[in-house]
Amino acid sequence: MTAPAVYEGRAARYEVDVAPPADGSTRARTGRLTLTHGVVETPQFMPVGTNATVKALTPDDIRDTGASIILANTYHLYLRPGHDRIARLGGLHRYMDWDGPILTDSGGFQVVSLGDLRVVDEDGVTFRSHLDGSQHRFTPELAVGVQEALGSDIAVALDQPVFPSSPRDVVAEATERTHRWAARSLAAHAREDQAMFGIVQGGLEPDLRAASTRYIASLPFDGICIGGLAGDETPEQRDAALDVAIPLLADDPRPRYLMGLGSPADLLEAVHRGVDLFDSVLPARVARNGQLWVPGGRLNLRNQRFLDDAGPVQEDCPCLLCRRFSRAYLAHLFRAKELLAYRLATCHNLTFTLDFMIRIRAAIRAGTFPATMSELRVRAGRVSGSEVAEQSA
RNA sequence: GGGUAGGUUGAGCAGGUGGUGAGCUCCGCUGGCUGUAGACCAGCCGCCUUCGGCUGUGGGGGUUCGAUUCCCUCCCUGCCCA
Repeated sequence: MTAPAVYEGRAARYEVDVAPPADGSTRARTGRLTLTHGVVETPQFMPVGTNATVKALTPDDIRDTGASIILANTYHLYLRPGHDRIARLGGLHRYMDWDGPILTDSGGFQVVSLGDLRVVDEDGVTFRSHLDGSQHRFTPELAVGVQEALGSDIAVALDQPVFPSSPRDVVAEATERTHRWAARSLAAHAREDQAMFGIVQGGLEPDLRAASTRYIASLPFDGICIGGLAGDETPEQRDAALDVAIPLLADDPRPRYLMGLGSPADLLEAVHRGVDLFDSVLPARVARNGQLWVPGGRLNLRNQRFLDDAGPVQEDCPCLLCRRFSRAYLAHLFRAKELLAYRLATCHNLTFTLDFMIRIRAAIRAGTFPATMSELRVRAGRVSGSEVAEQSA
């Protein structure tokens, strides 16, 4: 049984309002994270807006999906348009006209995603820009400075993630470096109205994951990110890693954020294991590529059969797409590569995802959570495969 | 009517001047995507019994061991002239 927990930081307050049950049936909990620009109910999903935009959406669209906090990317905004420019223009919130909380990822993910375009050493990372090939050096201190200039609600320490499938020695080295960078990030961070999260690594190695959790939790971060997952691991391996890390945080009052997870089915399992925050490009990217999430599965609007389907994508969905347009129309827009398709589909998948989080929170608050998981699993559908939820429309 | 350029797998093309035409881009079909180098990527896209085989260069005929290629004829299309 976890004692009622409240964390009070300079720019973040986290209050657990429903703690996990004493019987150990789940580590799921609900909470309220108060940041400079607003309050975030947890468990919560953060849509990703890498380039200071959730692709295809206006800020009003984002709000309408139910999002309360979004993520932006330090590395991308440093490269373009430049963090100094954003600072001159009044900071990231004003720049993109989003007045809610923003978390900035540190650029650590680009260490993995940019592949051959980077070299890591003890002091930092040297990137070759994916935009023009120019060289840029990212250190923990620079990543902090850029995020302070952007003025996000939550800054994140620069880390060195590796693929979960990496050899143990690679994981160990990256994890230890991530720890040194975490301490440097904290030392560099000065902005009083900005919270700062640190990142746990450790891959799939239980002892490394545990050691990393203990170390990062020992530092005065405002939240604990669990990194290095949502990669090429199996769901079982991911669950195992969470089962190592999160029990070590049982008495820690700070929010836990699993970086990069985004399918409803995955979110559900991770909440069950005690995660409070998530982000992922998945719902938005998959939407742009024609896949719509509905209760029980997914619809691929590129499929021929939708061209004559007069019904809505999802019967009871309040999103911009489902309120006004048919599957047939959206299928046409995708075929014609019309820009409206991307907006409508993104509105829907984010609405579906955020509504799913509402249902999870409601179940936890109602005290029915572990029991209702099977029902929620059905709604989430499977992550992959070609199963499709058929709805009479 | 005369001249001229053409007719290649749904569309548009490449190639091929007597020695095995299934190559490209669209379109179409399907799958994938998890801290965004992603409105992207991958596979398929003539037929079959598919690690292989068959058919196919407008139709018909001819020459030849062998024809998309050379010859005859017909059909169709664009352009120019009348």
